[in-house]
Amino acid sequence: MNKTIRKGANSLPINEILAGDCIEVMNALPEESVDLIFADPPYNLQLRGDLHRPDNSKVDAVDDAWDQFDSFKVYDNFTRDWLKAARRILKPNGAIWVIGSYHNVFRLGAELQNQGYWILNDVVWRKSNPMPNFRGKRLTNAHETLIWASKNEAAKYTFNYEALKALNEGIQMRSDWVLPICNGGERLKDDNGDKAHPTQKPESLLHRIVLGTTNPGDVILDPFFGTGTTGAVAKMLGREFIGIEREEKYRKVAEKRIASVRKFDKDALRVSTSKRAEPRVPFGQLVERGMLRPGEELVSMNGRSTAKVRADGTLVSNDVKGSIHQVGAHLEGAPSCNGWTYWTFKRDGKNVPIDVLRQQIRAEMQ
Amino acid sequence: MNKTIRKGANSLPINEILAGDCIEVMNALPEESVDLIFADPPYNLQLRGDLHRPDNSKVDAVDDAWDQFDSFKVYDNFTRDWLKAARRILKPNGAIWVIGSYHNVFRLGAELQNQGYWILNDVVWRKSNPMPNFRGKRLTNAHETLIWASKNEAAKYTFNYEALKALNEGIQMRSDWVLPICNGGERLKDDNGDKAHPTQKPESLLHRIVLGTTNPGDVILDPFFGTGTTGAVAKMLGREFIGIEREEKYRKVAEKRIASVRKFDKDALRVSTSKRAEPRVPFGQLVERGMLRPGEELVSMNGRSTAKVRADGTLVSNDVKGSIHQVGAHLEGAPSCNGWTYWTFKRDGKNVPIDVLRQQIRAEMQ
DNA sequence: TACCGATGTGAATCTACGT
DNA sequence: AACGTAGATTCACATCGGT
Repeated sequence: MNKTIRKGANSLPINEILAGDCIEVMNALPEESVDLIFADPPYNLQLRGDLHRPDNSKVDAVDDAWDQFDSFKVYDNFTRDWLKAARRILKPNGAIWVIGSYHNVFRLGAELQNQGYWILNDVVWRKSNPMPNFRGKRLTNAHETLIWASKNEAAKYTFNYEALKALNEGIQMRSDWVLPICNGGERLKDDNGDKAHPTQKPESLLHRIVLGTTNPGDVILDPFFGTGTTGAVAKMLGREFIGIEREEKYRKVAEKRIASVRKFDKDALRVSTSKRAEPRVPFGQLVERGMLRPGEELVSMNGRSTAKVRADGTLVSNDVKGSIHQVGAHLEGAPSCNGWTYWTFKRDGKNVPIDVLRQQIRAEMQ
Repeated sequence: MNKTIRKGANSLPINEILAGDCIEVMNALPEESVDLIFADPPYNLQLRGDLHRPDNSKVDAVDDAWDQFDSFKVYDNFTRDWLKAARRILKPNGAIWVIGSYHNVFRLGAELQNQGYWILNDVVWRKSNPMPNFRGKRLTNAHETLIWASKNEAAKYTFNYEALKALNEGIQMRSDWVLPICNGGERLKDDNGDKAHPTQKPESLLHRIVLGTTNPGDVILDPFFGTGTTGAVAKMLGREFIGIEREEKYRKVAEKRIASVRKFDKDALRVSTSKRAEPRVPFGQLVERGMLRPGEELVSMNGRSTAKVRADGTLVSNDVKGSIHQVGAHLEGAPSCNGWTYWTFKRDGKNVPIDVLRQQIRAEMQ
């Protein structure tokens, strides 16, 4: 680390972690010299007070100084400057990936477009295990957004269509990626056993990006290197990397981490492809989709009970309200009940099990 | 259709489709008068035709230079103007939903923030049956992005947490929604059998938005009404709507469509509510009513602590005095504590949560 | 060993109301 | 407007200790 850059030279500081402010460091690199940039900039979260879980434990929030900006204007200036510096060092056919949340991603996307970058896709990282919303005041923030853009509209960017299709079991890769957050053994810890970096990204995410949008030997630069996920995956997949990181503690962790990675050591990749046997289909979806109407009557399989569907996907039967399972269990005096096989609805004079509708939705989802 | 708006009057043109440019029409509506705005703005503007450059110079339809930067400027001006008009007519505690793709959603989100709207969530509509990418040059564009924002940071927006949770079978609703695109019988056709509108949204999408972020009777305005999905769902779910649409052919289709919609009965529209909506019961009432006696001992749910009830409805435990919440929090060393679920009392040899007594009082209040 | 329950934790713009 | 108090609120995993 703390490498000196030979200015003006055409040689790049390959597979090194450069210390310093990313804008200054990028400006010292030769122009049109890198193939891909992956950037995970500060999100500018504006957290007010502490947040506790219902069990009173405190959420360890991102309150680091590097995420604090005084205003959107300050954040926009910062975004403009680093994207401009990135653009200069990008090869004509190079591309960029940025990641963000609703706090900052709209500023990022707009500025990319303003500078002439050409958006190829926005990609949604759907987290399979996000943190819930503890106060019940909003939707669970269960995704982050990535933007993939070429240097300009005419650029011949790299896209390994077949590789991604293969990774997706023969089906064309979509713009929404379901991947778990980085935890467990992959999550780097400091000497105290605390997380080494508050926002470490999973290697599975970078694996997809590197495999799909670079070729072996390409140079991938990450201006917000952190603990070096980009470098680790680049090395594994036989690409070169350049990391830039301001904070020494992160550089140290990254240095050590990458040193332990072996090239092409794909076994080291912890790509989790958590496959559920059957996707869960909430009963409410049948109502939303108009397959069942609010107010419509359901009849139990044994014909002894009826219940009315409500707009939020719950049932009412006399004074009992609840899910298809809860109401079924109550009516039967049973501890539990599979509502999917218990309830039927009327179509063309016949009683049809509601499970038929679930199968229909599952077929659509493949 | 083609309704005249009574300017200055406090009465809204409810459940009508207003003809004209949405900015002009919104500016003619009374301020702070609608509860929710749902907007699906166009992004394929015919920029070369009848528009002006940002500096107001005219654009030659044929061969005038019209670069990307100019076109973004025009789009941003358009976005700024309609979002400003929308903001004026929104009630202080109102909210807005906008939907877009990567072509325009970053401009939308950034301008929302610039105007002081407060983003609550960005939501990904994950299409279960998207159009494949035929050329294999990019990822399948399989989602669109929605932004949900309140009028400002302090606003008390409507969020029916329990209803959405019920719709999702008891698990809190996430920010990624898997719903099919609008096709089949739901897709409106014109007289030639072609689709009546290029971007008709599925009713399931609006169902979730209307159910989750409005109350029955609320006024929902859609400035880009198209074929009236917003109006149809609003009517079904017992809300009022105001549509604005420039093109007569869409207004006609929407008019006919909404006329054929049947409102769901009131009972079906009742949704699950949270405890927060229940009337507050002071603990002291339990003592006043003799449900608990002064001097009686309460035991904590975990069995580790006890406290004595005092005549004024406070508790004493050793040297600690205060409300059921304060004493519970102190004994647990927690930042806060819900005394109602923390404390139990003895009846017939069993420990009964004091919340049972509160339920009893609430039932009597009905 | 295998299973079970208790415990811990993750990029979070996370309350409402009365005084 | 600031402040204090009542009291409502969590999902998917990973780890670990005990049976």
